[in-house]
Amino acid sequence: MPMTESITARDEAAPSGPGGASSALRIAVLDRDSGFIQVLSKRLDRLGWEHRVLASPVPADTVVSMRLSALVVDLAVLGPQAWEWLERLCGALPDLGIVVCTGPSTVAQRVRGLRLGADDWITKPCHPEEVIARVQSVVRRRRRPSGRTETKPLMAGEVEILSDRFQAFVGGSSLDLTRREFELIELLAAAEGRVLEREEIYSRLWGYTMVRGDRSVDVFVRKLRQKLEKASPRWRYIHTHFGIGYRFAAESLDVDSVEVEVPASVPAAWDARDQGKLARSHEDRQLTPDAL
Amino acid sequence: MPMTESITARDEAAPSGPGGASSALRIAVLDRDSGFIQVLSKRLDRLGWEHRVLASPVPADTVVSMRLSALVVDLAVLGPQAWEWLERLCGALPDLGIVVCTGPSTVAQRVRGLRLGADDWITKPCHPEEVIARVQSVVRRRRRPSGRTETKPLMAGEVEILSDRFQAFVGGSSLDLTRREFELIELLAAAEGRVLEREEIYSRLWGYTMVRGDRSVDVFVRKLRQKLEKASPRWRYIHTHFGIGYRFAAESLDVDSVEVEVPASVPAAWDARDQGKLARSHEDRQLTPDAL
DNA sequence: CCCGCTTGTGAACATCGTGTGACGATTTGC
DNA sequence: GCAAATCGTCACACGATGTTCACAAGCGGG
Repeated sequence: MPMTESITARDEAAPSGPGGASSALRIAVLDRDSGFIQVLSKRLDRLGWEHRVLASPVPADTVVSMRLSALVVDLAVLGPQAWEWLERLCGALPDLGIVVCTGPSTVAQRVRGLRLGADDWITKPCHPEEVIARVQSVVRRRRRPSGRTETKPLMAGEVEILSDRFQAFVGGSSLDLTRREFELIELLAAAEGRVLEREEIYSRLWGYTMVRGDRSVDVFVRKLRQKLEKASPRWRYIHTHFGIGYRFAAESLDVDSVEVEVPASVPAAWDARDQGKLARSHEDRQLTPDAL
Repeated sequence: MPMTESITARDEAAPSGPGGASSALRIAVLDRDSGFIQVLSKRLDRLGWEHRVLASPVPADTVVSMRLSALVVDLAVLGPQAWEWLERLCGALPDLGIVVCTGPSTVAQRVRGLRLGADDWITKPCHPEEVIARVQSVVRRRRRPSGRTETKPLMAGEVEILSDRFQAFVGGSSLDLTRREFELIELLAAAEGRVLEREEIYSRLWGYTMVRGDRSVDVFVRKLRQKLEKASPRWRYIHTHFGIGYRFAAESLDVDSVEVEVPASVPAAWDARDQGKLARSHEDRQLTPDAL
C-alpha cells in the first residue's frame, strides 16, 4: 500500500466566499500541556477558526454558554470526575463535537468514553495535524443538521436579494429572475460599489474563461436592467464602466434622497459628477472611465 | 485517574419495537483478516446489527446499493487505489459512516484519509470492542432525525404533517402517502418558503448524490402534487423554480383568505400578483418568470 | 468631426429542464 | 408463492432558458 505524503499545511479556503458561513467554527481546547496547546492554537489561527483554551475543569454549564462547534479535551485535566463530567456535557449538548485527546488509556476506557458520547478519542502523544483532521471530521458530520445556511438578505436601494429563495424582490414582489440572472445580481450585489470586469463575471458565473467576443454578460446585464427598471423605476443599479465591466450600486433618481444610497466608500467626486450626469442625461448608466 | 472497568457486552436494545428502526443498523466490513472478521462478526451478531463481510475491493457503486449505515474498511485490501476509492465513495455517499481500520500508518496517511471523508481511523491491532464503539459513535453522529422526539405537527394551508405517523392529513383524512412521498413532503415543508435544489433533495432523501439525468425527484413531486391536489384542490403547495428545484409554500386560490398563508416576511405585493395569476391560469404550478 | 471600438437592443435559434403517462423491477404483505 | 403496492426509469411533448446573431447607438482617441 504505497501511501506516502507529507503533511503540507494546505490551508482550506479561508472564510471568504459569499456562501461560506461554513468555516465559522468555534473550538475550545481543555488541556494543560502548554506545548501542545501552543502548537494547536497556532494551527487553529491559521485555519481561521475561533478558539479558546481552557486550563481548568470548567463546569459543563459554562461550556454550554460558549456555543462551540467542537471541544478537544484531555480527560486527565478533569481528574476522577472525568466520566461524570463527560456524561453531563454530552447530555447537555448532544450536538457538540467532542474529541478526547489524552494520554495512554485502556481499551475499556476508550470504549467507555465513546459510549458516553465522545465523538473521537486520540492518544497522546499525537500530531496536532491529526487532531485538526479529526475535529474537522467530527464537525463535518455535525454540521449537516445545521445546514440552515444563515443567509442574510442583501439589500440595495429598493431591491432585496434572498439567496434562499433564489430571487430578488422589490417591495415584496419578485423580479422573476432566472437562475443566471439571479446569480448575476447576487454576484454584483455582493461586490457592491466595486467594478467587476467582464472576464471575472463570466468566469465566476459560467465557470470557465470567457472567449473573446462573447456577449453573454452584456445580454444578461440587459435582462437584469429591464427587470430592475420595471420593478424599481426610480433607481439605477447596474452601471457600465466602458472598456472594463459593470458596477452595482443603488442610486436614486430622486435628488432628495441622494445621500441615502451613496456608500461612504465612494470618493466624493463621484456623486458630484455622477449626480450631475444623472440629472442632465437620460442615458445615465453609461459612465465614462474618467468619471472614476 | 481511576479508570478501571471490564468490557461487558451490555447489549444495546435489539431492534424489536415496531417504531424502532432506531437500532436497525447495516454494517459492512471490508477486510481479509479472518480472525478479526470472525470476532467482529460475532460481536455484531450479538448486537443485532445486520452486517456483511466483503473480502475483495468492491466497486463504490456496489456499496451504494447496499444501503449501509457504516462501513469498516482496511485500506490494505484496496491496494494502491485506496485513496481514489475512498474519495469516490465519500462523494457518492456523504452520509455513510466510514471507519478505517488498518495497519500501521503515518500521521499524514491518517490525516489524508480523514480529510477525504473517513469518519474515524483505527490502527490495527485493535480490540473489536473499540471498533464497535467507534462505529457506534460515528453512527450516532450521523443520525440526526431520530434524535429528536419533537413531534410537532407541521401545518401548511390545509395539510397537517404528522411525523410520528408518517402521514399527511387534510381535514383529518390521510393522503395515503408512501414512504418516499412522505419523506419528500416532510423535507419540503420543513424548509417552507425556501427553495431546495434537486441535488439537495435527492441527497437528503436517497442518501447519495444524484447522478445527472435522474428524474426521481420530479416524479415524486408529481405524485405528491396529485395527492395534494385531490385532497386540497383549492391550494397550491409545491412550486417549481426552473433550473433550481422546488419550494414548499401553501398558497390559496381563494382571494379572500390571502393573508392566512402568506408569511409575514414576504410583503403583500407578492400574493396580490401571485393570487391573480393563480386564479386565472390552470397551469399555475409551473412558475413562469412572470408568474412568480 | 470622423473612425474604430465597445456596448445596448431585439429577435431568432438551439438547448436544456420539466410535466406527464406508461412500463418494468423490486419490495411488501398475505 | 402470489398479488398488490411501491419505486425508479424511460420516452415524449412543450415551454423556459441560454446563446448567438446582426444592427444601432454610444464612447474614446485622433
